[in-house]
Amino acid sequence: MQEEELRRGQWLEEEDERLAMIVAISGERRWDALAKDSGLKRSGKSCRLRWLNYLRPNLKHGHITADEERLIIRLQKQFGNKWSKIAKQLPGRTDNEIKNYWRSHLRKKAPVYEQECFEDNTSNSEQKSSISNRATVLNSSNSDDSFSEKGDCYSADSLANEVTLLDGIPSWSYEQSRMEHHMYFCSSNLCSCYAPWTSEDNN
DNA sequence: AATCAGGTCAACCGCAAAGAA
DNA sequence: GTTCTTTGCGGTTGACCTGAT
Repeated sequence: MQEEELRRGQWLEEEDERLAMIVAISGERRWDALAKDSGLKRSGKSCRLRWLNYLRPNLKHGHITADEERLIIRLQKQFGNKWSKIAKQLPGRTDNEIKNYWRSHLRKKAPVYEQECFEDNTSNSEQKSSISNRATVLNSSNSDDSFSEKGDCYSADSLANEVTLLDGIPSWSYEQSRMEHHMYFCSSNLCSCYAPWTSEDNN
């Protein structure tokens, strides 16, 4: 049988529509067969990628929030370049998107943040113990247990690191509704505020 | 206005693992 | 147990965009 020339490069709108339709009918499997059946001059692999990274329902596109950013940094530190694993913790985001975001935004930022963290840690051990307490609360309040492996409680170090990382993210919104500016940890040029500690947190 | 450099992101490639025959 | 096919993953590429000169 004559090998048909496969299209490459950017997808056209009508190709997207056709692919979405055929996936709705056939389901997300047998991509080679699906690609042939669809009449698209695309490889199964290409169809699969397009579907997973762009057409799949409930995908978020663009603007990665500060919440997501800090989660990516933390998970990358925890798992390394296991993008699919990291992506599972960020609903609506694809491994490809996270990988790209890491390479273009965070890879450069992370060492700077870590350095700041190191400097901050060495001068703020009291804050660290307070953060350690908070780490436990953050973990227990996270209803999605896929978020952390069993028994994964963030160390004071990693949490202190995390808080410091956030200092570099102006639009940080993590639990913003619950947070207030905390005077104890706000210095003139490097604000390290996080949620004020309350008796409620200890329950 | 032209061009160059650096950044971004969608798509491709190659490999390995998983599953089917 | 072996071979073939399919799927999933991470790294890389290349087109496009934007800002600086």
